[in-house]
Amino acid sequence: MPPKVKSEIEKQAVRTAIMDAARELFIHQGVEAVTMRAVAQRVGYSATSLYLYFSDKEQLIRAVVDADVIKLAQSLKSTLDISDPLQRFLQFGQHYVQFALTNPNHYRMMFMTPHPPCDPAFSSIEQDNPEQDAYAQLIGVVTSAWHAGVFKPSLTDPVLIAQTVWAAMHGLCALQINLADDAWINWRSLEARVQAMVEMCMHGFMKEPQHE
Amino acid sequence: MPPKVKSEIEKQAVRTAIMDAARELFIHQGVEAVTMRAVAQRVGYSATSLYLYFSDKEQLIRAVVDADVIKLAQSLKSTLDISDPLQRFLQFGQHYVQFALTNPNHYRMMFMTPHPPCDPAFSSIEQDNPEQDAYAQLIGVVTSAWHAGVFKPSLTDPVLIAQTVWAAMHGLCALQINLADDAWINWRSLEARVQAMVEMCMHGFMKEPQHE
DNA sequence: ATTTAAAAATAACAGTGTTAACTTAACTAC
DNA sequence: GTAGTTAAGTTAACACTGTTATTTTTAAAT
Repeated sequence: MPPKVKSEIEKQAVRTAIMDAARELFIHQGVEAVTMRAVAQRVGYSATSLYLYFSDKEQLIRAVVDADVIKLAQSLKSTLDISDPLQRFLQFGQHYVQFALTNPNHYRMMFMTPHPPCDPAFSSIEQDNPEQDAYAQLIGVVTSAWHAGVFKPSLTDPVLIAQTVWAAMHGLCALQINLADDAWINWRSLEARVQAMVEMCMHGFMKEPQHE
Repeated sequence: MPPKVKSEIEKQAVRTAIMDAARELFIHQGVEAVTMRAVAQRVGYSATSLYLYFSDKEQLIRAVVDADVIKLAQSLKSTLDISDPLQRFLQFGQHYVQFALTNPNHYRMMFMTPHPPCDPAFSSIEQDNPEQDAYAQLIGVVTSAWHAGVFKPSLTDPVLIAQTVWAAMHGLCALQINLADDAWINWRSLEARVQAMVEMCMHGFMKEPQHE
């Protein structure tokens, strides 16, 4: 029974209702459980109606993930207030890992799933906006630490430092998310692995071990 | 037209023919392109006949991946002959990265895709057999380097070292495979990132920088 | 020659993303 | 107030997927 003429804000409400339904399935049962029919049922529409709000499934999922990526950026933003550049860097990393491991499905979708390459021009995330772009935040945090003389003098490119540390932390999160239950591997505790990784990064890139 | 009574070795031949067809699609078009019908057509059978040789698609893909994991282990095996423990360790890592980046689809399937957790009891790979089990090789390489006194004395658990270095290298490979074309990120060159990661691992975990 | 059983093919099912066609109801214009 | 327009939604349908049940073909065994 279609009542008509929805205001732009009502349409937005439906859009977010669809996204919320998708997110629910997404978070609790993984992306495979997100079928257009299941989302539609959850939101009380017919499956084909979703196509009035999202051009296809890919865009629906991307919209959900983008929205949560922005949430990640806003969560990380709190660490940007820390005045000491080294502490800011460390806290930033810790928040990142925490996000990844408490939101494994989002993390998987962001960084572990093949997408059509993301075109910043069409993303809902504003690139380089430190409120939204977590990568820009990372570059900023590392660059300011670099300017503060935290890293070994042989390291001259803060972007390269950032990408390397990110890769290391990503590897930790990715293996944990994907292979934590694999009986093949006798994993050391997650805490031990996080600590070891942090220490490797610090001893590897920083001037001197600055933590007791 | 079914000729009858296939010898066990003939059946094995069909099995590997199916796997080869699957691998072809798999490598060149990613796992999404591997449909039972497509594999069947490539091998000249009907789609349902594949089920005479593999109980389902998951097992077919797993068989393909397992076979290539063994190939990885055999490729890595060549590095195990290097007598100097440090050089052995470095070469092992380099071979690993090279495998990952030249076989991105296999690598993605092994380490970046959600599987039902792999039960060693039912795998075609022999666990702890250094001819087949790349993880066992890694543990061995790191442990022998550890016994040779390569690492900082504060590091007392070679398994933890191995898992951490693996995670770091995995992160490098995984980001490269998944996000190399992402316009969001201004990637430094792959070579630079590999070198930076190796240096971070070495300075982070080893007694002294042993490379010029 | 007839039976038997392996090896394969065909038909079919339930489920997927998605498009086309149709319905319903509210707003606009006379 | 009735007719027309069109947004908002639904139902039907298509092409595809993995998979199972049924049926065919064919080589060997009796």
